[in-house]
Amino acid sequence: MTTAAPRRELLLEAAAALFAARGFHAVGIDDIGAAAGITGPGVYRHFPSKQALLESLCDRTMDRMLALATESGDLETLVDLHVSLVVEERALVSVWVREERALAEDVRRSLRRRMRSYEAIWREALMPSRPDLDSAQLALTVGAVLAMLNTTSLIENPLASTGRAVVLRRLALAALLT
Amino acid sequence: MTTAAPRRELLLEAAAALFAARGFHAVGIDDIGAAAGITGPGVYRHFPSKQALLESLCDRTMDRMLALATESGDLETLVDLHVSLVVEERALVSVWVREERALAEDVRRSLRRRMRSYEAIWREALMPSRPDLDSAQLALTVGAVLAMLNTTSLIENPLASTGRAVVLRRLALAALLT
DNA sequence: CGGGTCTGTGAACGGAGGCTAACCTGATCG
DNA sequence: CGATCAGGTTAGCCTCCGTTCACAGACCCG
Repeated sequence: MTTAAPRRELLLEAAAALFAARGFHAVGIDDIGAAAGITGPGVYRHFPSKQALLESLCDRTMDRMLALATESGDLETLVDLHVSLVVEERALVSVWVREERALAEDVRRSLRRRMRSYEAIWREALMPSRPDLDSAQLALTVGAVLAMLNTTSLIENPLASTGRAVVLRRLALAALLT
Repeated sequence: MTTAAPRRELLLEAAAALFAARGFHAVGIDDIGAAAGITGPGVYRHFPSKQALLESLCDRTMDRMLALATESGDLETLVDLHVSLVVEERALVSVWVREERALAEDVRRSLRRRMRSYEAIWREALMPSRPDLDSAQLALTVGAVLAMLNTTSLIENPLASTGRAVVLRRLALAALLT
């Protein structure tokens, strides 16, 4: 297990867990290094800065989301894939949701742009089912439902993964289609 | 206009706006003071620390939420009141949602406790309509819907307040009752 | 063996920013 | 009219933390 996990990967995992648990600003470089088995300054052999670590994590999350979206087309699949991402990668998603503002302006813009294109895919998938909504209403609906799913990554709940997924799927579809 | 707004109040408003726009850590004491018409250190005549400012804001938001909840009992009223809070006090809500982690541990615990009691009111109001859900599912449902409404405070959208409120109300009720 | 690179270490630097110190001023009041 | 106090100001301290530096072993390759 964890065979030959390259240090860079260990660092990303450690950072994700720590940022998710305590928040970007509350985590020191030394903490991240220690959690990956090295000292603080050693981190700079793999990443140019603490921010770069965060960027890497957010980028990754966004990559995965976009990959899901292009992977399949109809609304239900979209919901299912997003739900499973949110349920299975809670740390990653919660970091991205909460620490976006700690990013540099240009990185943020790029992330937002990609997020908008992701939402556009959702809107297009939803449009045929909701001819009653104008474009602004459609946008708010999609935005709110995605926000709900994403934010759920930081809710404590006794339900196991599959239980969570079932509830979230139902909530999302109800909100989108009713 | 803004007649005799006491400095303390000005500071709270300024802090809310700044924290909402840039985030707690990215805002300096000098910024807050300047936005309220004084210099940085002057802030300490009114608040013991920068954190205290944040605590005050979060406390206030929570007070208002609990006031709403006790004000009326059935689910639809609960939704309406929460939606109107979220739509009208976007800055306050978004600060509370995003900067909770910057608070000291004890304050956070107290806030969470009050939040749980707020959610309990929602669960009780929802329960009769949803005999199909067990208590964990009920909790997740309420948590997710509230998260959706709260997080919406930071979504940009062309819709005006009333338009937003209408959409959000519909989304929330659909998710809760379907 | 002798150089070169990769990855890690301990020590130290430097800038930012929250907060304190010392001083000032105008109102209020006995 | 002094005295007190509330509420400002400027200057500066002090701590924290991200980052850099100089060096050391491990491994590789001729």
